[in-house]
Amino acid sequence: MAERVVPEPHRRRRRPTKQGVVLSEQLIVDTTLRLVGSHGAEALTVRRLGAALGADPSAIYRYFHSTDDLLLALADEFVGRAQKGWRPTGDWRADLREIGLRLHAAYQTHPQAAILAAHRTTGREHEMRAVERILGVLRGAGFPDVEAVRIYHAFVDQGLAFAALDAAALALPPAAQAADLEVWQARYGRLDASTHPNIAATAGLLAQDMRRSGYPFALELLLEAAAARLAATDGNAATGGKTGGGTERGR
Amino acid sequence: MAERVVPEPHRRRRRPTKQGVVLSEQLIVDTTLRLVGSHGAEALTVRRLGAALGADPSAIYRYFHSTDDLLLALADEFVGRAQKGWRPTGDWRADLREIGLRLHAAYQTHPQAAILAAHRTTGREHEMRAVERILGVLRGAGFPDVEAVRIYHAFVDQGLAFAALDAAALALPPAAQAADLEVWQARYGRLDASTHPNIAATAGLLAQDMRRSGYPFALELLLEAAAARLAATDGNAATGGKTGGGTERGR
DNA sequence: GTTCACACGTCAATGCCGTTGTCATAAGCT
DNA sequence: AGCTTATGACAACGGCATTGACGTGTGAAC
Repeated sequence: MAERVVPEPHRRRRRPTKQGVVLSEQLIVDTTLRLVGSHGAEALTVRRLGAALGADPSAIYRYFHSTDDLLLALADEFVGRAQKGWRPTGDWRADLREIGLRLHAAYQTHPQAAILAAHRTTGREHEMRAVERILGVLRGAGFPDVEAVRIYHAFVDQGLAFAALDAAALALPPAAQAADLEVWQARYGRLDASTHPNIAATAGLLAQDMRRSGYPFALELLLEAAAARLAATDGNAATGGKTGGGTERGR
Repeated sequence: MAERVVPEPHRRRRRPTKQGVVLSEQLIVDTTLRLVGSHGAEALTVRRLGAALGADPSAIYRYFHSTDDLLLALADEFVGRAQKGWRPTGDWRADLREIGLRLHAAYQTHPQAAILAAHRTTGREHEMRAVERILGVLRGAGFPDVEAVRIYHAFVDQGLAFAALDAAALALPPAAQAADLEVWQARYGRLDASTHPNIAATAGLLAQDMRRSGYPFALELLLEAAAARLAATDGNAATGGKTGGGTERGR
């Protein structure tokens, strides 16, 4: 099998399908996102995608080597979209919070793709840009390089890890999703106080809190700890110290 | 279909399979872990599991309602293993750190299974015990209930999210695993300082730091922030305040 | 010791899935 | 106008989870 997939820039013959649709990489990507958005994560199959496109399922393999390849193409968008329109404000804590929430949110828009993509290092353009910016915010805030790198690592991995976690919850079949929530309401809510006093005392709070993502609060804790560390450092070196980063500051 | 699955404690007739194996919930769980451990996550299918057990694939449905149900059992097995031998010391911060690291470590022992299981709420025995204990540590430390629940949520989700993230990295084929690390060494290490000044300035540190899991440090930040919040609360109410939880304390 | 209900392993079938080899046809070049 | 070949369609393969029906041997009852 020579090579099934012809790279998009080299395509010349745009032959319509029986149903009159002219395929393209972009059309397939867009249709996939629409399909997943409107019919849920479980609708993402080659066969259904073919139907949604108005083409034979196998035609998709003229554009992507596999479904995983297609998934990566989708995922590549997310990091870029998360950054679109973002500008640093000069307030490092607000900036990091914004980046973290945007990144998380971008992945949540397409949970099925997010699960498979959130834990890969791409080394591609959008990712490099994000790394540069986050490091810039941290170094610009006055964190020493060693500390900036450690916090960068914790910050990014925590964001991606929660993105995958919450995406997985969203991607569950509705039945399992409901069952997961029901566990907190029904099972934990009825535990005996004599065997599980702490759960019994907080069951109501638990059931309520577990319905939301834990990420915003976890992010807040990370930022608080970072701020405390920064204050401890600056306390010795006064303010206005090293500001090696932040090249985009106030741009 | 009356009810296919008989709960483990009510089982009486232990009828061997054609190949002479006597099935049980525990045997299926153990075999699944062994199967996934030696043949990868993609080997986790009912058919292959049946073969590994020496039984017809459909026999598994006498013990678990679905593969998803089996997955929950796996998750609970990890949580149980993480807690084995754990005792609270009375130092809430050390206790939480220990629980977090144990939980993370337990999932890393079977990365392929952890990827699939880390995102689920099981509502099973070991999980309930862990929830009870963690809440006990937090409430025993003096956190008000609302705050205890929020921190519990952030703490657990952070641990599970990182468990899945790091498991995914470990589960990659060694070649891809090396390639992922190489990205930091080669690609990020050679970026131009004029376009990516912050990466260029910290490339060496980055390459070194990204080789380790970000979890221990992220956990430390979470604990630091929690401690700061506790101090702020206790500052008003002095010490020896409410100690509703911690039933296991000093046991 | 014999009987007997039924728990549980087995079989067969259903309807999905991703993927691929082959063919036919129309697009776009010469 | 003719040719090449890119690209869509078709059919088939093997694998998947799950289920209903079946029959066998277990373990309890007496």
